[in-house]
Amino acid sequence: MDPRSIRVEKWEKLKALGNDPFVATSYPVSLHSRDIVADFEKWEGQDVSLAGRVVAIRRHGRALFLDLRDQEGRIQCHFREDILASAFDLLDWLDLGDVMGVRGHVFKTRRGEITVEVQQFRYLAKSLRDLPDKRHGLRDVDLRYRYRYLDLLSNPEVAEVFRTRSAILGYIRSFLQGRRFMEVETPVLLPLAGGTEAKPFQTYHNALDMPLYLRIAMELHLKRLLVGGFERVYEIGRVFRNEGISTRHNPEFTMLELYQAYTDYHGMMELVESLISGLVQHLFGSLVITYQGQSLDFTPPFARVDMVEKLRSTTGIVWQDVRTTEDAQGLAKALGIKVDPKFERAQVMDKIIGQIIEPGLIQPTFLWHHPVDISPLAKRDPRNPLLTERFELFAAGREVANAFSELNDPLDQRERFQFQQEQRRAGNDEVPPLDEDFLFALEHAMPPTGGLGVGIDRLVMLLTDSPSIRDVILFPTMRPLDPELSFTDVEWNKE
RNA sequence: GGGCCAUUAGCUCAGUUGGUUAGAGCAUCCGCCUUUUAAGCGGAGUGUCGAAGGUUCGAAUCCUUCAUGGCCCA
Repeated sequence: MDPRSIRVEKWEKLKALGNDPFVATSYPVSLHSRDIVADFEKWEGQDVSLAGRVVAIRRHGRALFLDLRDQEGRIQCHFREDILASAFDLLDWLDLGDVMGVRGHVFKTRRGEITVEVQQFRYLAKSLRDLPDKRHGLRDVDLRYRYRYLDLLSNPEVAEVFRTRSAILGYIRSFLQGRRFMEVETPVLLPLAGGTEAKPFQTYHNALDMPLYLRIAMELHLKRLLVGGFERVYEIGRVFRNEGISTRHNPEFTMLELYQAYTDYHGMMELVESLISGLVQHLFGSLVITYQGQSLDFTPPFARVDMVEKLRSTTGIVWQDVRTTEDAQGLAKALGIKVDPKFERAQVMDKIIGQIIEPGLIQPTFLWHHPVDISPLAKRDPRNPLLTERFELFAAGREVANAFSELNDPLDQRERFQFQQEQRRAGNDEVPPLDEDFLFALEHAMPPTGGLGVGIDRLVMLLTDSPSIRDVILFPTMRPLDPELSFTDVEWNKE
């Protein structure tokens, strides 16, 4: 008989004895295992009530030990036939993985283990499946992502990563609330996906009989709110980019975007420096952390590196001298960087910077003053209108944040969009169409504003020492195992 | 999209130059055991070797294609 049938049979036995695990609707839990372990003196001899999953069983004839795992810990429970009388026989139908509620008093065994001497217990749910190996946990990465609940159950360090993720989001929200930011939600489904350059996902709305796109950024809607008079807004939300999957890319990921009126990129620099250093201090009690063997020091102020100057000192390339796409492609070739031949000048230069400069920015560093042609939404630097008031924060060679003084000149913005449209017409499908509705909003005057975007997943990777973005996303995008579930027709849900 | 690698029992993994009946630990099943804890002792069964073809007297092992995943590159 297969293991599942054996367990179903045990369930039937429990039902026949009037102890169907699945009829329980609640259990009076008085505390968690962690509370008892943290303060044994307080709880010794006390009557406690706990619930959790059975993760180990040690049978001793007319007695039995089991380990009960609850949210943040585990505790041993002891069952004796002379205490439990006929109820002890119900343990014949106990399996690893069952959920159980126990009530009894706290004591320490001869070997010093804090234990609950169970007086009463109740089955609260029966597992019909074997749990992963109790020593090694679930190792197969494919299975870990597909059956994340098993990963969480059997690999405690995985659960810890997601607790840290939650703590990070909690800290960010409270930090921003402290600075009088207001949390808002803007649409995910849009007739036009803009605010950055990326291929969007397309879907279809039946009642409106029109295609809709999933957002690739929140920027253009949040700025509309600045026109509407909200001075400090932020959104933490999912964005979607129809691109490849890698250790640093998941098709859906979480961004923080915030906008603050009457400040500029210097204000954003102060804010992000304070936010991230405060967060690191809060999580680790120190400003120095280790990421994949590298020591990172988040003591402010972070280093500032001028992008154009850095490019010149590292490669000898003078940005202003690179005038044509041919020039740029030639430089990329000379540097041994493979670039899509369809890329035009600014994209090629962006790629060169991404390959040559960014990986070297290990310690937290602001790379700033990006050229205007790779920054279509950023305000020009008044001292040099070919550059912008923009910065990106890097750590461990990865982009953590991107910020700028927001362009609020509606005519300049229109020109930048129109410049982008030339690339779009030339076949670059990552460039969004011109957003006339956004320009209409800007023409009603948006105050001078500083804006900041933070990739939450990459930040969580840094702060949990995770090498892959899939390690910080509970259910990363996977191909379904059942081919019936993979749709090849993008219009599958169109009536 | 390209290169390399992985896929064997419910889980974690061995499996030699192709050789007879594919193994171990945990888990499971039966028996014993009232302070154990990787509990212990005695006994038992684990299986479409990722899928489909092919080479061969003989394939988990060699070849081809496919599937899923990982790492690196684009």
